Amino acid sequence: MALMTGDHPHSLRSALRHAETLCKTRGARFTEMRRKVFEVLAEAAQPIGAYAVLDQLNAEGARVKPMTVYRALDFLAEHGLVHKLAGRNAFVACDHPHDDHAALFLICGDCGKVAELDSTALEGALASCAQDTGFIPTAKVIEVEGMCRDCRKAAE
Amino acid sequence: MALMTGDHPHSLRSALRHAETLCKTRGARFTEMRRKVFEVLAEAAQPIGAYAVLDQLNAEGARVKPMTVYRALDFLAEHGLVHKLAGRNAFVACDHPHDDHAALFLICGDCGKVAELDSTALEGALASCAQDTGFIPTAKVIEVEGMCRDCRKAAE
DNA sequence: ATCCTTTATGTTACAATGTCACATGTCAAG
DNA sequence: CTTGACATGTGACATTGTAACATAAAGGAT
Repeated sequence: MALMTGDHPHSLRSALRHAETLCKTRGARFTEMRRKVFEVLAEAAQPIGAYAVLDQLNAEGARVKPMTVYRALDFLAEHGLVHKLAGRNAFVACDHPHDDHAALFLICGDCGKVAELDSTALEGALASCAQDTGFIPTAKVIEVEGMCRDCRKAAE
Repeated sequence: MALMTGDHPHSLRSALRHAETLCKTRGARFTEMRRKVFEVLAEAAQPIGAYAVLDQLNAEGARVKPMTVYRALDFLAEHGLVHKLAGRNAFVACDHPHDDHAALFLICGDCGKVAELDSTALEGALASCAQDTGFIPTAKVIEVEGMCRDCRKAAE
């Protein structure tokens, strides 16, 4: 588990470092805009939508437009620095490399918090399904909706 | 594998029968509108979006509005008669019951076709991940993007 | 340094997707 | 036949995402 959401300044700095070095080794440019967008996501307590990122940026006087944010998000997603949660039209920052293994997101419908897991068992099951059908997976992001432990306890 | 997409009239009829009886046993109403929406999906060769369903319905002179379609889709999804593919804002019909096991969709980014699998191994891995974290899954729809066998061969 | 190519961002206008709130209709139990 | 619950109609609107073209900034070659 290497979830960014809700983490503290220290891990923000380390996430930024990680992002920078990763981009450098790939010859990709970790520009100011991309850094800002990544920061907003990394500081968020939950997955947030593109327009929420936009609002955060513009809260400080900027006049950023949607396209700009989407471009930054696309870039970050391509490099595995953020994940897109299709089920919520939202994004989460992630500071550990998913070189080639699947990420599993447990999304709480109550509180909106998201836990990110890596499961080799899941990865294996998925790979075998794919192999059976000659399918070559690219983006392996698994999203499961449900209720987290805290909300379940609170609901009792 | 019990994918509806691309299937023929026979399976459309059987799917409709299945939907009817399922609704009856649950005391839910399989209304005209819901049946039409379900038919459009069941006849489609691929997952299609809500507005595509809308256009199909209106092509025959109707004046259906988005809300109506979304309501029907919500109903059908609640009862497991269709699945929502969040990654594509699209829906697919499904004629077999997922009483309580996860559905895996392999979505080809090239041709747009979707294969639906059931994997007990995947289900098990998922359940164990969830249990570890005290998470109770509700909607267990797993979507994986990639390239299908046919497109892979064609690309060689 | 200067030009030049590539890449990134700004900007406008729009397309596509999804929802609210309230009116109306329909079905079935009592 | 009335009533209450459920389903649909309707218009306006909110949210999310993109196309197309202009400008700017970074990095290499000469």
